[in-house]
Amino acid sequence: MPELPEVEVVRRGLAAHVAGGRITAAEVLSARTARRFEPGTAALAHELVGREVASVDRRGKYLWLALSDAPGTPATSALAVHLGMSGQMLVRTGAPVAGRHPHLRASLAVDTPAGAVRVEFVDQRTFGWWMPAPLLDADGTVVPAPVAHIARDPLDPLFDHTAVVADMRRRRSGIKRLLLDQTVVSGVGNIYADEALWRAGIHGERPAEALSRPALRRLLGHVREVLAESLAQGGTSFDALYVNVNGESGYFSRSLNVYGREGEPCARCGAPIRRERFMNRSSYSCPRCQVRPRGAAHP
DNA sequence: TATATCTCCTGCGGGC
DNA sequence: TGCCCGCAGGAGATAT
Repeated sequence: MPELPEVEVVRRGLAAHVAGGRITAAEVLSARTARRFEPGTAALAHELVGREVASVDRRGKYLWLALSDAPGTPATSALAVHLGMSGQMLVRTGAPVAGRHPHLRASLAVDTPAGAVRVEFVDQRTFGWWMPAPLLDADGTVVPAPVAHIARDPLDPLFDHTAVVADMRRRRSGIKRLLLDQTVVSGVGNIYADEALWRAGIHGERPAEALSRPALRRLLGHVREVLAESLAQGGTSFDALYVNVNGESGYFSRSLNVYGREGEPCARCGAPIRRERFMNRSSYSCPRCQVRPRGAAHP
C-alpha cells in the first residue's frame, strides 16, 4: 500500500520526467477519481491543460504537481493527488500501446524538453483521487488546500519532534491510532506503524498519554528510521498494486519484521508473531516484546 | 472538542 | 466449477 516511501518514490519519478514540462492534454475517465472536485471530470481536465509543471512535491502520502501559467513564473495552483490504496502514476514514453489499461482512471500528456511523455493514473480499488486546488501557506510551507490540514511527516526537515511528542501526550488514544492519524504525524500507514512499534517494543494499544516523552521520542525515531530504510529500497511491495513510475516494485517487504508475518518467530526473541484486529484491519506484533496494556480488549 | 466507528471499492483466495 | 464471503486499508463522514 502506498505510504510515505512509496509516494516519495513516485514523486521522484514524476519530478524527473515532467517537472519543467507543459500539460498539452488531460483526460479524466472516472468520476470517482474526480469525486473531490465538484465540477466534475471534464472541468478537472480543463483546469490542467496549458499549465506548466513547476515542480512535483509531497507531504506525507499526498503528492502534487505545482502548476504555473508560464515557464519560470511562480506556481499559483496545483494538481493534488492521493494514491489511496492502489493508485499508480505511470510515466510512458513513445507511441501509445494498443488498448487501455483496464483500470486507467486519468492521464496527462506533457511536453518536456526531453520530449513528450504521458502520465497515466491507474487505480484498481478507486480510493485514489485527483483534485485541482489553490496553493496556500500552511505552517510556513506552501501546499495545496486539501493538504493544509495534514501534519508534517518525519522526513520533513521542519518536522518538530518536541511538538509532536507534546501533542501525543495530551491524547488518550492508543499510540497506533495516533501514528495513523495524518493530522498528528503524516506518511505512516498500517505497515510502517506496526514495524516502528515493534522496533520500539511498544504495543499499539498503549495510551499515548501513558508513554513517557523519551519513549515517544524514541518511537518517532524508529518511525523515521523505518521510513528512510524503506525509501532506500524503493518502498514496500506485496503485489503488482504498488509500483514506481516505470512499473517496477520495491524490495522493503523482504525487510519487514512483523507485518504480514503471523506465526513466524520474532526476529528479536523468537516468540510467534501475533495478528490482532484493529480499526477494521490487522495489527501485527510480538507478544513478548510488545506487551499488551492491562485493560486492553483481547481480539 | 475528542474519540471511535462506518463507509467507500475491487480483486483475490479459501471454503463449501 | 461456481458461488459466497472475508480480507486488504486510507481517510472523510458520521456517531458517540
